[in-house]
Amino acid sequence: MEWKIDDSRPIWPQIKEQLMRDIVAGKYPMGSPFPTVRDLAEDAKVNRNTMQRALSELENEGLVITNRTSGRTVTMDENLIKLTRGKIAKEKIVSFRQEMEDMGFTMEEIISLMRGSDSDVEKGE
Amino acid sequence: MEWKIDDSRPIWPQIKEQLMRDIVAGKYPMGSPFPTVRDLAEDAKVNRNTMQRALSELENEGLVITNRTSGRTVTMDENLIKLTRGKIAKEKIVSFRQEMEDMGFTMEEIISLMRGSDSDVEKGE
DNA sequence: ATTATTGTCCTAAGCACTTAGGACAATAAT
DNA sequence: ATTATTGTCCTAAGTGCTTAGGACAATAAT
Repeated sequence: MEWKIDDSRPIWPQIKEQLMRDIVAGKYPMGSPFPTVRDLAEDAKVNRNTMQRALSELENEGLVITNRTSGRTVTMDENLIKLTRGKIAKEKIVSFRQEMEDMGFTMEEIISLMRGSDSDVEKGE
Repeated sequence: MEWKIDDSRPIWPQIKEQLMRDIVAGKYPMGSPFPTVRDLAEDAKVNRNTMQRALSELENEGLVITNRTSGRTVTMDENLIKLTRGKIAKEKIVSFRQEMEDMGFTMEEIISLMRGSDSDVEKGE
C-alpha cells in the first residue's frame, strides 16, 4: 500500500491515523487478520519500533486485538468503528472549518472551492 | 491574542502558520508594524529562539520585512498576500478532502456535515 | 553622548523521535 | 521434537525541538 508520511510531524502518529482511516473505511474488514509488525514496518520503510508504537496505540483504542503469537486482527465491535469514524470526521471538519474561517473564507466560499478543487483559489477577496 | 498550540507538532511551524493566516486575513494590515520577537514570545509563552524561528520563516516567504533595529513590518506586496492565501487554502482543501474520502465520505456527505457542524456525525454509513 | 531597543547569534542542557539490532517467551508449523 | 513466526522488550546512538540565558551591532530615544 501507499504510505503518506512527511517530516512535519512524528512518524508514528501519522501511521496510526492512516491505519485508523483504513480500518474505519473498511479497507481492513472487521475480524480480518492484520499484517505483522515486521511486514508493515518493511512496507512503510520505517523501523519495527516505530510501527509497533503506532500499532500499540491502535490496540489502546480497541481497534485491533493482539493475540500474543498469532498476530493481530481487526476488532469486531461495529459500534466502535462507526463511533471512531464519526469522531475523526468531526475533528477534521471542525479544525478545517476553523482555519479556513480564520483566513476570512465564508462557509459558502469554502463549499464552492471544495466542489471545484481545481479552479483558481487565488482570485478570492 | 490567543495562541492555539498543541504538542502534536513542533511549535515553530504552528506559530508560523498561525501568523500566516493572521496576515492573509488582514489581522496584521499591509505595511503595519509587527510586534517584536520578545513581545510575541512572551505573549505566546514560548522561548525567544522558538518565536524567531517562526518569524525568520515568515521573512523567507516575504510576508514580513525585517529592518535591523526598527523592528518588522508586514509586506506591502498585495499580490503575494493573495497568492499565499489561495495557496494555503488550496492545500488545506486538498488534504482535507483526501482524508475524508479515504474514510469513505462522499463530497456531498462532507458538505452536508460541514453545514451542520453540530449534528451527530456518527450515524453515517 | 548616553541609554534603551531590536534583531540576531551563541552555548548548554533536557527531551522525544527514529533507527539499528539483539534478545526472549509463547505459539504455529513442520 | 524441532524450527519458524510473532509480539515484545532492551540498549545505544544520532537528530531535531525547546528552553534558558549571555552577548553583540545597529539604530532609536532621550
